[in-house]
Amino acid sequence: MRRQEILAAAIKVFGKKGFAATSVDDVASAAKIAKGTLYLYFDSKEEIYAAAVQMAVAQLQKLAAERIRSVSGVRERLSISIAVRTEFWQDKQSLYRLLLTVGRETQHKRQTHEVMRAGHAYFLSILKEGEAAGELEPRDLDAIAWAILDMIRGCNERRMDHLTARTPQQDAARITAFALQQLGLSDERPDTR
Amino acid sequence: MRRQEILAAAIKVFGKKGFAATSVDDVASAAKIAKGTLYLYFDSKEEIYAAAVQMAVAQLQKLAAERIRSVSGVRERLSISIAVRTEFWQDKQSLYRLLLTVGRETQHKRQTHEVMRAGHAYFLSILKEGEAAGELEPRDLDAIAWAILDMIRGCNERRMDHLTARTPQQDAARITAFALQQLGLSDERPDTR
Amino acid sequence: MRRQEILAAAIKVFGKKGFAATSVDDVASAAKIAKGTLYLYFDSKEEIYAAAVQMAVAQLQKLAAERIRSVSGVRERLSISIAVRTEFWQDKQSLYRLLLTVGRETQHKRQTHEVMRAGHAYFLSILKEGEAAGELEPRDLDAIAWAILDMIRGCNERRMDHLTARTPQQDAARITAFALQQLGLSDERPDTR
Amino acid sequence: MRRQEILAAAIKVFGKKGFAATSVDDVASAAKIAKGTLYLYFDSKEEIYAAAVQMAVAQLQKLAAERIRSVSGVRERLSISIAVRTEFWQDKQSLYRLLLTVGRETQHKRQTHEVMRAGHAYFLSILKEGEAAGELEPRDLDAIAWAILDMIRGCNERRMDHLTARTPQQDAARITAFALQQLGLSDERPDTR
DNA sequence: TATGAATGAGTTTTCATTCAT
DNA sequence: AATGAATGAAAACTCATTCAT
Repeated sequence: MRRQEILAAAIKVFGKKGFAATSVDDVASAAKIAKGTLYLYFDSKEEIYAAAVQMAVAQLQKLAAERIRSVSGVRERLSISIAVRTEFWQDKQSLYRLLLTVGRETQHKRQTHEVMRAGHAYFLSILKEGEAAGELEPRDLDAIAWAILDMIRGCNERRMDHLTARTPQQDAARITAFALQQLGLSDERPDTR
Repeated sequence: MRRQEILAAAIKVFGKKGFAATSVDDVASAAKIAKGTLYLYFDSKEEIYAAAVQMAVAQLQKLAAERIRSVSGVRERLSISIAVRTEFWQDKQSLYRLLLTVGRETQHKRQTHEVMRAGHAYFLSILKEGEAAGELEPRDLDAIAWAILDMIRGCNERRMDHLTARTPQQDAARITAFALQQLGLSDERPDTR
Repeated sequence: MRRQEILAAAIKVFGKKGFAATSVDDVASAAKIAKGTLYLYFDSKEEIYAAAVQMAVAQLQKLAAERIRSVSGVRERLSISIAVRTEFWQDKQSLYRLLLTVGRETQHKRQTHEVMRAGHAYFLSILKEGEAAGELEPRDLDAIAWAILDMIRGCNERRMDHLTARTPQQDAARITAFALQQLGLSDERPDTR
Repeated sequence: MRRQEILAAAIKVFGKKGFAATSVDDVASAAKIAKGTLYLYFDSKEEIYAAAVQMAVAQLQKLAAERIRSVSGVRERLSISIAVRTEFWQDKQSLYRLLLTVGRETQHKRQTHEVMRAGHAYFLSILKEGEAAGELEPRDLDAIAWAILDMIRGCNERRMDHLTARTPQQDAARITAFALQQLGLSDERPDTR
């Protein structure tokens, strides 16, 4: 559909420059359509942005869901889920940047909340399943889920900004080890430098 | 001094709406001066923003330095430093919001890097001192320092956005426990719910 | 074309008030378009001005070239060329005023130089052809060409400012007589009052 | 007097950048006084400009009057008067530039008229004296006086803008020869290249 | 008399949105 | 559906003028 193509272009340009610094013209020319045409599909710049974010989130969730389907057990599922969230972006920097920019401007707060809540719910569900299955002792799973998300975000941002030399794989391993240790599941030294 | 008053107002409005969504007029009327007066003290909107961020960072660092002066030992110093960074903001939300918005727009990347690097260097120095003093086994201190920062940021953001019911004290305790466990220093169950 | 209409309006207002005293709003409303529309055709006020000057010069040169085509001989060609430059403006006062203002503001010096140099080169070429054809004795043709231009400019300015009662035809005749006398070509008394 | 010092500074800066491009701040700092102090001596920027122009004109006229006092006869007086008007400026470029800028902006038209009319009246009086004394045949003295002024102005402008390699003395000689020839007083070849 | 901080109207420029074609 | 020219409100910034000290 046409909407999809526009959104793909929007993700690219919003991701590169952020919401405020991206003009509707930028989006239109990235999508190779006339500026006026945009307004046939969307009511405002805001709406384009919102839809682009939603699309980006959906893409991530779809991939995460696919990759997790084949594995079971808290350990494995955590490991895969974290890896997805660090590796996924390697060739999708603009998509990730888009998500990063979300919510830094008051107007988009609600969107961020959705994104973050979704991520948190996802990890929490994994941990709770583990708890239910007796794999985990009851702990502060809520806080651990947030900690995982926070670390993933930090590592990804640093990589985007070239502030780190670590690979996504190294980051994922580090975060996974960290999480397992918190859950009392680590059987090895967590130093996965 | 006049510059200081202007910056205090700037922190308030930039923190509330972010850089792009805040107009120079907004800053001026928050400072209760005419728009032109701003330009007697600063050359551009960009410069106001930069100075505001710098001032915010300086305030935080000053407080952190004061509170840490009296304590020694990795454990104590970590605990205090994390607490400062979570509690400090309670009555300074706009200041914190300002720091959060930093760097989300491409143009201010360099500033964020400074802010983050400063925080990281700070925690790393605490950890390294501990290592040197023989209190810690050699570990991936760099990654742990980042993890601490990431968690602090996450908790603070959630509190700002009313997405959590936890108090700063609870968050600080949780993060400290996490960190100590990573460092192999926890002698108790880390569940500081 | 739209650009042309805008330039026509620009010539009118710039000619009336000069570059600095004319606002972009003035140009826009003279052209009966919105201010923003101007920026679809030009990048800046400076550019509008530059284009307006160029257009004015081009118009003059085109007319001069047309009128001179049919005549030959230094005497005739001088006479026609001077006449063109004095009569041309009768119904194009704003165009002329524009040319007059050019270069009075430091920033536009280069443009004036072009305009003046073109005029000088033009008259010099006529004189040199005459010299080559043996119609003229070798003299300080360069200085004479400048003198012609200076006198034309002076007469035109005085007429613009209503400081003279003379007609363009009278001025042209006077200047031509002056020039011919300088060139040693006058066979009559130069008093063409 | 204080006014005089301010005007001297004003001549300098207005001459360098023109009326519009010169700020009141520029004038104040050139005069080494505070901006507010200017308004104790002048009511507006316009008034400063007007006074500066008037002062420049007065200086020129005073010098011209001094130098002409000792000579008599049309020939000599013309020669001296033209020389004064070309040589005078060598060390007073900003003063001259100021006079050049005058009247290019509608608001200052009246001033230009004064300046030009004064110059014209001056030369006309020389010519008329010559006519009265029987040194000259009746001719179009009015037009000749204007032509002299026009040529002087042209030569001076070109020198200011470095468009000519001629010295003021060469220009003065050329213009004088030109004038004498027009008046039927030239006994030599006018080629004073 | 002298100052210079403060003002705010005015300037150029941008850009999301509309609408005739 | 599609275009892109046109709009005009709003933005950042300037500067002649004022006024409390």
